[in-house]
Amino acid sequence: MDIGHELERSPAMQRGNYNKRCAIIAAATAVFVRDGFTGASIDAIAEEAGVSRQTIYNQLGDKEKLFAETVRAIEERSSAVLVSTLATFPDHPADIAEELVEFAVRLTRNCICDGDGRALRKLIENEGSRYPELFATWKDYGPGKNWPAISARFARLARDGDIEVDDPDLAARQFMALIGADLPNEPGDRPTDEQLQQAARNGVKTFLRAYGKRDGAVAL
Amino acid sequence: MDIGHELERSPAMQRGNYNKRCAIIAAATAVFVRDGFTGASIDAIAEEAGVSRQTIYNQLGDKEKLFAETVRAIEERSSAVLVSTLATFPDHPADIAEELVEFAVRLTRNCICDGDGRALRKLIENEGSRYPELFATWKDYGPGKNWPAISARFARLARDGDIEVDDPDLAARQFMALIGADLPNEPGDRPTDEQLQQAARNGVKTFLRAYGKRDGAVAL
DNA sequence: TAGCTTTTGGACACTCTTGTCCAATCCGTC
DNA sequence: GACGGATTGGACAAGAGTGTCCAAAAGCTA
Repeated sequence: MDIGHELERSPAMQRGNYNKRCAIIAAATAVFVRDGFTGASIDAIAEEAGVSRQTIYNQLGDKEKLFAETVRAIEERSSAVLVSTLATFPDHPADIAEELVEFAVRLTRNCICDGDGRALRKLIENEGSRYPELFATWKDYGPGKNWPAISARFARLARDGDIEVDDPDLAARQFMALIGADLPNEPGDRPTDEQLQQAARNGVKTFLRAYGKRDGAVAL
Repeated sequence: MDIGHELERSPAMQRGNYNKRCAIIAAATAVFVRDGFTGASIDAIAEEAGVSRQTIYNQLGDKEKLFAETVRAIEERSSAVLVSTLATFPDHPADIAEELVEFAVRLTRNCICDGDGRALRKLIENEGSRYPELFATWKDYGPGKNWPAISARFARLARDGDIEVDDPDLAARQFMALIGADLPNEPGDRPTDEQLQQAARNGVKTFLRAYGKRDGAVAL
């Protein structure tokens, strides 16, 4: 994740600062996710980052500022990955079942079961009520910006006659629910690729049984 | 919730103890859900319960014991409500669509969107990794005991020809996912009855489009 | 009323955490 | 090598939380 070059001139990240800052925020992510905001101690984060405690205060200031910065970093990455994954939606599918399955696998692997996705959900779930502004930001830049996008994709598929959908918004929510329904969510370890494949296959199969063209059987 | 009479002889709950104990656990539930285990202070719980801090230590002992007792109480109630709700599954439906919708409304209202359900999910999500034994207990007595039950119901519907299902277990998971997909989950306030109805209707409609008998249209 | 148990509130020791200060040290640049 | 900013580790005060102890008060039972 070497995106330092575009931001080189930002005052806060000159020279070696940036590396330490990244290490701090990565460590903070891990510790905040593990222990929650209240339970996370600056000392634990400093140790995890291999950095002095004072350096954290120098670079990030408050514990609250550190938390906000951490969440902002995760949201930024998550949002970018989500946008680029949505761009791979099969707009003109030759084999709609197979291509929707592959899209679902990308979605679950890159956006839902990945480290950032899991961390973000956990942080919002745990601390969202204490810091509603973080929740608001993610709703705006994350799903808020992208729900319409995915709904529009389904609307286009419906217009082109690939599926039969009256309410694309509802169909999008149900698509997400279905491809997540069969996902093993043991806390800790990520699903294997086979599990992702199987879950996506099961979800898309049911989705197409409900919304696929009535004349075509779903071959999965 | 006056179930004190059956347990009158239990040593820990004689006379007035039981009322205070209930007040303590109710307050602990609220504070643990609001602030998390680490963030919740015994003083806050004592104040919320209208009880001296010492009384909490007298009756429950440790903070960890208080937490375990709290979770146990929620799990007990949730499990009971879940079992009694599952018993209302439409085994021999005259109008399968309408009866599945009403069942879904009962399930979401009594087990998923109610206070105990939300509290339990939040506590498990927040503290489950720190106290895996609580997670294990709930998996055994809660969903673990009841997933097979609901799967069996769908299997029976399939056997009787009301729906077309190959994998009842998968169908049960997808049913749950679909009736939850359209549920507004703003943190804080519960969905209205109209929202529950609408969400259940949308979920069941799609479920039956996928799994309903091929000859009959879904009238919802 | 007398006796027993529970509750209460306050004081206490102890630990942990936050955030600050500061001198010593490191590191890249000139 | 000298300079200057960043980093380090340690000490520090202030605050909060836990769990204990205890004497006074309250509540129930007989």
